[in-house]
Amino acid sequence: MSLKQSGKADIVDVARAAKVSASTVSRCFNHPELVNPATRKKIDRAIARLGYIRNRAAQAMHGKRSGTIGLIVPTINHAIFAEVVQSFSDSVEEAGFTILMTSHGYDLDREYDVLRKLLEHRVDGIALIGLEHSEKTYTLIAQQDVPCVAIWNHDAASRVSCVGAENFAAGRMAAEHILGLGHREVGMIFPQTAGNDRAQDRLDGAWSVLDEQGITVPEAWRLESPYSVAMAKAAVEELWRSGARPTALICGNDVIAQGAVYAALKLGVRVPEDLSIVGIGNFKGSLEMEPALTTVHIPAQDIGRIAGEEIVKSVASDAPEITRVRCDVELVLRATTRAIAGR
Amino acid sequence: MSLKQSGKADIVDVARAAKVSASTVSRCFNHPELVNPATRKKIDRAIARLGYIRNRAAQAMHGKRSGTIGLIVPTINHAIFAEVVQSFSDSVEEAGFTILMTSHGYDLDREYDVLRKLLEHRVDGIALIGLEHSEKTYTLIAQQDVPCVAIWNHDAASRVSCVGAENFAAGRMAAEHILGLGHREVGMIFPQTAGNDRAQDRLDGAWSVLDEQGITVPEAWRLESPYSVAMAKAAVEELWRSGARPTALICGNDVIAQGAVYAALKLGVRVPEDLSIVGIGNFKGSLEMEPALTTVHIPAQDIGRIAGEEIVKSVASDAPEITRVRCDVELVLRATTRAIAGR
DNA sequence: CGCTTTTATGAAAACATTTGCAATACTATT
DNA sequence: AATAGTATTGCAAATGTTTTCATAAAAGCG
Repeated sequence: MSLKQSGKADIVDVARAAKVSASTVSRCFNHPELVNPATRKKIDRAIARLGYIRNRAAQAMHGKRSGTIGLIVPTINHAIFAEVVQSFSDSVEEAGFTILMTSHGYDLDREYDVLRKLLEHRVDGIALIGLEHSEKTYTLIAQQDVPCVAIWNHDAASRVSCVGAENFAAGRMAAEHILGLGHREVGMIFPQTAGNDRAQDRLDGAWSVLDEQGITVPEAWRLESPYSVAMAKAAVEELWRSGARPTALICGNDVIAQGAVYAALKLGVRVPEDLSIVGIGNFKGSLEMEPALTTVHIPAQDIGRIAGEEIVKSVASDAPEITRVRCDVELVLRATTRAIAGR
Repeated sequence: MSLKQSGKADIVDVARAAKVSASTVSRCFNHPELVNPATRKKIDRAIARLGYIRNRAAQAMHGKRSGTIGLIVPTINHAIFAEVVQSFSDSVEEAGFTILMTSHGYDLDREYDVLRKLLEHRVDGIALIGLEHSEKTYTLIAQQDVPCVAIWNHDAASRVSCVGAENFAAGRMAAEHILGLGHREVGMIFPQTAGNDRAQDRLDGAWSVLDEQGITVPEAWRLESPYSVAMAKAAVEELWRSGARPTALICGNDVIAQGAVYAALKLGVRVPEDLSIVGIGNFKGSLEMEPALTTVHIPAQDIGRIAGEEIVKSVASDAPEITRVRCDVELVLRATTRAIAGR
């Protein structure tokens, strides 16, 4: 009769069933080398029989690790985040952690709220995307001093550890490539930059090159488009119909660039003969599309994996320090750009 | 100094700082209407001053909800899962839950392991993808009787609640469309079906139509391709080079279909004039690509959202019962299919 | 002004586990 | 056989919170 309802067994039920004390059962999980193999076998049998599953919540109360890493992303519904999230997740799971994930839809106030929630769950570490966060967010992280890594951006002066690429350099690289091909009439399509330092940095990088070479871009050729193939496609079509005829388009990311390519296909504009298009990101699909997209490669998988390793390292260490890892970007020449005619 | 190190405050520190008892502070969080507004204000100030963050682990020990929902996916690195995960996540966060997410890479044994881990964290509910799971997995869920919802597939005889489309119907729909256009020489490209009931059901659905109409597909025209545009593209190229000349291709999902379209573009095969291609899924990007992909729409967003609502409902109820929601699939006619010439 | 309700608070038990310490039982050594 | 280790186990305290119950203060009422 001491057998409780299934699915409700706790450690003392197991202890009773195995005729040992609760301490021994606990030790059996946490320091198996301290318990007699014979006893261990008895306990294992009892555990299996009762279907006992230990309670991490109760463990976490003892100042032990909770075994979770909090991950805060703007959204997972973007190819690029999915990729980085997956490799980050694999990386921390490897070390036995589970991911507690939330998203905030590019709202920095909501980011603060979800961070608090993650801390309520006593995550052992926090990973977030980018380095632009509200002051409250940074303060909270510092005050709770929970290990933290920012994924996606690199900045030598970051307030927390970071693993990422220099988006500024990526922006420069895209612009340099286009100008190097002789283009002077260039359009730009970038996502909204508020609350998105990745996009902002890329844009700044591109501008810096344009400025250096004395290229000006008419106001009407600076497009803003959300992260959506359809919207970018529409934006470019609109631009064309307005009579604009740039010879090249610098796109803030590959999704936008894909939209631009499709718009050109639809408008009968030949890529790259009439219009060169360069993206940033090198997303899955950019290689396979026809024509294959020229883009600046950002090593999302490496970034996710390394970020995972870093956070695990910080969690394990008792005096974690800020580390910064820079992953290099690289221009990938494919079929959507070419030197301007007559050059 | 009774002021502890920052970031370490617990409920009794707050109580001390506010000159009340711990019980009152606790009540302040859980039943604010029971505490005097003036006291509440004092407590709020103390909380802010000490940077106190409540400990869900300790709450969870009281048989209270942990406030987390476990989500087990094969991988997030696929457009389609990213979409469903995002809407599921939004949906449960709306109700105040946080997602504890793990992936298993299509390995059903690993799925069981991560399920156990999720249960150790005392998730309030479990969501998993598809209805094909190991016996151990089903047993564990039943034994622990934790609310559970299977996302993505619908089956009237499912052992757990489910929200999804009938993949069998989707497969039939794709095949019916192709045969309805007069095609008799058809190839099929599907992902591996082991451990992937979604793909298996679609394939079975397509076969059932083919069989009914007495169409046979040569062994060499039944391709298997992973979920990758590049691999599918290569597979179709290979098929073509081997001399095969089907007039239509039924693809197990849109990613494969995209690969097929790109392969055709590359090979100079005109779509849809020489080759009709139909996908399943209607992923983001399928509409915008040129030519736009004809496909069977599976409402991923609705599925994710509804699944979220269902799991929240089950968690709230104390006698949850199995519910099954079927989301209808729908053929979306676009530009990659047409009636066979001479018809 | 005494009596009954109502409102606000605190004390202590409970939750499921870990761990330091002490006790017991073996084993090896002389 | 006595001694000193060593291996194994149990007891009890501790962890941070919620909740039940009890108490005190305030308010309503005739």
